[in-house]
Amino acid sequence: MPPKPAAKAPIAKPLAAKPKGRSKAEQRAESLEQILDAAEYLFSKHGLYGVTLKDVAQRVGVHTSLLHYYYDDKRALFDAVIDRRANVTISRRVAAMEAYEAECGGKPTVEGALRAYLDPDLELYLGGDEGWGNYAALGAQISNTPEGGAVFDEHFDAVVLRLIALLKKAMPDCPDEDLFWGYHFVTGALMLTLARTGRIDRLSGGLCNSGDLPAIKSRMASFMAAGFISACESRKPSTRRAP
Amino acid sequence: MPPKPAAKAPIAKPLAAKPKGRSKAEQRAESLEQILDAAEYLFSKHGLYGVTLKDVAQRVGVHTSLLHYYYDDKRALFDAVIDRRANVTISRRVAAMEAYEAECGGKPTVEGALRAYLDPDLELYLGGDEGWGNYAALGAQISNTPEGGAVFDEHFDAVVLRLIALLKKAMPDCPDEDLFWGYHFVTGALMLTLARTGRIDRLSGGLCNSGDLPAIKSRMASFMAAGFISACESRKPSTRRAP
DNA sequence: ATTATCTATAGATCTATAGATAATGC
DNA sequence: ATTATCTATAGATCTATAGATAATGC
Repeated sequence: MPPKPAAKAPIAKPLAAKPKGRSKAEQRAESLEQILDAAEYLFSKHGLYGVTLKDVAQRVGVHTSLLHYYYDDKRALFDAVIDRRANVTISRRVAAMEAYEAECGGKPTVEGALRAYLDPDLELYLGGDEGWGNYAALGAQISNTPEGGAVFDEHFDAVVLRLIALLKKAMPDCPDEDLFWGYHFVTGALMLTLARTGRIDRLSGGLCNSGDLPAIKSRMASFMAAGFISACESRKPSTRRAP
Repeated sequence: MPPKPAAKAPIAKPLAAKPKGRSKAEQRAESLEQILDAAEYLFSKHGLYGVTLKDVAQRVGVHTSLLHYYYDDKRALFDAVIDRRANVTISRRVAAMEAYEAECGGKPTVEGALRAYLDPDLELYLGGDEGWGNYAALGAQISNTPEGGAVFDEHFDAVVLRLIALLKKAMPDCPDEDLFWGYHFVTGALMLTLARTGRIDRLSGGLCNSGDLPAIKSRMASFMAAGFISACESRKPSTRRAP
């Protein structure tokens, strides 16, 4: 491949003139943050294998070997990118679900449970912070990947199981399989949302916008709640029509 | 990265002993097919950048330069992998939607429209053909990728717009935005399904299975139809509750 | 004295091309 | 004569390491 593929090129402005007057701890923290930001951006665009350490170093404006000083190898850098923000989003969601569970007086609704799970996350990405946006897009990309599933398992299992428990409380008669499949549909939709590929923009002729998280936030929980409820009801006798 | 990352390693048995007695046309066709199969498999596991031409060549049991004989470069090979099967799935879906439109007597239902769109595709992947499975997983991976959106646009736009039109006929009062967002949710769920990452298996403790396409086929269209209908109804006056 | 950063470089790997060889086709 | 496949190799790029240099910390 003689000229580097264009898609891979968006190198960039070194983020800032090297700050000289900082303490070492500050400097370290700042370097790490810049490295993680650059890596997060690039990984979100091209994935683990589509990014080279040199790309990251160039974007930060440092030498490649500095990355090896902080991280053993590329994979460790990648994992650090994931880890950095995972706990933030997880604890926001857990907090929201706990709050909802407390306030619903033992009678959660499906939509309420889904909102507690989805909204804190969507709000995070809706804030317009570029880093969070890149993180979300990276997560979305990983989630549809064979290796990606496992990456998420360690981090997100607990939150998801909490959601499932809440949904079960809202629909005690619903078979567990249907809860899990419903969750599966929700996640798929959420991940495509976070990927913000711009496809829906082109498809709808500009009517909808990939980045319009508020539009999604206002629709998703109720859309999915209706799905859950219908799935649950169709399991009751004599409701099911032939397909 | 001294030892090649394990994930990248599943090279393989050369697919078949080189067949000697074939005509040139047959040999060409067979080589192309083997190359595309191998590339499809590997791309579906590691993505465009995670696969090297040598990996593909080794899997087929030929020399790397043969790939250059057939394809200009790696990207061309990748595109060929996508193209090979795209029209098959597209025309199946178009046919199913046309048939449904004819048989519904001008009164399509939301679920019926979704089934016409989803089922032919799910049946294709549900058949157990390894190649189709890999193709689906590759598509799923691409769909959540920045470059991926565009790859799909050229191929799938027409089918999707046809589905939207059918849905509009089923719900004439539904605002277009909601149709497009609903489609967006459906696709997200479908793509995660086709990715078959095994995440739902681990999450549900084995209760659900990533590869259990029939389970999804029986649930997805009705689940999503309920979502569409609820979204549409909540747009009518005085139905909407506060979130 | 410790830590952050850079220079230089080895070794591996990758893409792509040029040109040879071995089949089939006529 | 044409086409499929292989050998050999150039040139680029990538990861990772060793060791030098330049700051801050005490």
